[in-house]
Amino acid sequence: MRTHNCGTIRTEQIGETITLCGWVDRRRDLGGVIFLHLRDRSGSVQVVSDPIRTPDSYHLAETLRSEYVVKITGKVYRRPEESLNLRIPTGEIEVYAEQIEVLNRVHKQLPFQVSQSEDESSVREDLRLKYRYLDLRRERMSANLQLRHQVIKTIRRFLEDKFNFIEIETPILTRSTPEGARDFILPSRVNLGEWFALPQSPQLFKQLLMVSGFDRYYQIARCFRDEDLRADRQPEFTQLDMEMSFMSQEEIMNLNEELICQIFKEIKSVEISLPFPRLTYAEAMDSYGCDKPDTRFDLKLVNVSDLFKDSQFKVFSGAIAAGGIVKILPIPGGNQTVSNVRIKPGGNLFKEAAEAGAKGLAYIRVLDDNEIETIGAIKDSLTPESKQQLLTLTGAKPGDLLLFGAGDAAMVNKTLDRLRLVLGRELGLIDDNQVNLLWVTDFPMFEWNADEKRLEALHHPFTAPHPDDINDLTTARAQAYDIIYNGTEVGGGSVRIHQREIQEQVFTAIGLSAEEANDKFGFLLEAFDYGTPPHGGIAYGIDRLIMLLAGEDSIRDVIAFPKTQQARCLLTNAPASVDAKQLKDLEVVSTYKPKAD
RNA sequence: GGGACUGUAGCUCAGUUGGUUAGAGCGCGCGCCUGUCACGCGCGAGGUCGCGGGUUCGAGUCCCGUCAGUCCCGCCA
Repeated sequence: MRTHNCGTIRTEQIGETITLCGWVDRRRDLGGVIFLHLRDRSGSVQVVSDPIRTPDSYHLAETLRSEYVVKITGKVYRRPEESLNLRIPTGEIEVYAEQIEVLNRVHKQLPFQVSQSEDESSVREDLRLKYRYLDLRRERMSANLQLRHQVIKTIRRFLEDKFNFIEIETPILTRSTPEGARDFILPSRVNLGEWFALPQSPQLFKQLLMVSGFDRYYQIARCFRDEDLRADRQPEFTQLDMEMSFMSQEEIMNLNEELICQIFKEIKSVEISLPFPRLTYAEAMDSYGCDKPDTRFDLKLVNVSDLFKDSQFKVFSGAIAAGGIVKILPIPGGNQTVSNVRIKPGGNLFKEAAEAGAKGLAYIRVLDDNEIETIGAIKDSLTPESKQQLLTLTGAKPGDLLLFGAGDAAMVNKTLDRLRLVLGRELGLIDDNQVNLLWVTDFPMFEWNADEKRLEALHHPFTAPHPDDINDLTTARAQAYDIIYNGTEVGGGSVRIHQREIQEQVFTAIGLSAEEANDKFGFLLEAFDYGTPPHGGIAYGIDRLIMLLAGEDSIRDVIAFPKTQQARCLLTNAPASVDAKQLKDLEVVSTYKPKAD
């Protein structure tokens, strides 16, 4: 039907007669000459019609409206010198419309303008989602989905051509996994009373593929978790899932660094130097208070517990006595940039701290001549020596502000991490153009779940412990690694357990009885008996990665048909009720009672 | 499960301490206009103010409830 795509026409096509198909992006009828912008997913191009040069098309051109689907045949001309538009890629040429064929019309008023003006005001997202097929015609969304395709294409080429990976599909209908997120479950008609679950990840299948000898596997895998939604969380999402046999943690990380480099090179034309910086989990928590630090800016936390363990100031010494810590977030120049109002109750920084669980937000302002300004109780508790030590430890200079966190370590870290990010953003310390990638390694195997009074796998229970820590699993480090891009976790993986005894010990550690372990993971344990190679892998949140590459704030903007925060599809109105017969066939009865009016 | 914000014309928004007939820009329709590119100019149509209830002489505005959307907390191995 067509010979070219609209957005690709350049001066090279001048003189050619071409046929284009697409949508009328805009029509400008000047009375005697009509300009159209014809759009397809490649972009748009200007089409001209007037009664003298293109008499056959002129009258039809007058009837065209926005979003009509048309086929246009005509010759490509260079635009007159005074009409060049160098702001668009096709701005040096235009097409004289010798023939126009209307392939389809718009019969109703559009719910919103598809064509975007430069100072585009944003259309409500619920409307965009209801008419997603129109929203996706728009340049921004179209570009995002095309970027998504480019990223996935780059991944496929790299893994397949350079490292001999093969893609294998794993089941969508599988069994419910006990740990982790809530599963989506589906009744089985053939096996009445029994239920499938949608996979939260292909984890177990990819490990079994290693047992099968597919030593380099990957999959662009859809995953499902029935949890509440966020800007960066959807109930179904896409993972780049990889697993490799006969590779050490170091080798896996190296390969993945190359992969990420390739993506940034192809997509952003950015060369990233190798290797990526690495932080251990302990270092990350110590210096940044979180396991996915944004290291684009240099603010670091300082642990001052030793200095205050015998302090007269009971808030600090008491916290330490109770097994907690005292840490400081130093803000260079903070005396100028951060007012007391914001730190004190009612201020936004205080609120931020309180939301993280802090009882208060102590601070010290460093003045000239090593004088300090703070509340009396802290000032009185500091000897000249301890004051000097404090300044030395934190590297504080006159004009700097020191913000304190005191209490149990988790809360202190959470508090100061939040303050660090808020202030980093507000004080303009973050260069948005910077690409900052790093690994966080050596995560602990387990963390204590106080509610259930048991250890929980921090990563997942198939993660191998560090060989040096094998004698006490409860405090062991894991051979796990996360990849952090500008403060967001975009991928995480581990070397896996490939020996039955160790897997059984880990199940025991997280409180699974031998019976439960056998019931739920017996097939994996048994597979380990039949010659399982050492293996490991990683999974990337593809939606998140692409969101960041696209500069978007929500993964909905890089997913063609996302759900709303209430987990609904506004386009299809899913989820919806089903026929009584469908339920009867499944022997399923809903006990749900809608709230009475 | 909890907190915050939003909902007025097809779209994006304004709407004062509650007070006459609810406005603007864009879009849409009609007319004029031969080099525009967010074309311009003129005329016009278009509103259950999310929905329900309450207070009031009077509610877009105040109160209660409810629905929808967004952000966050919990949750997300």
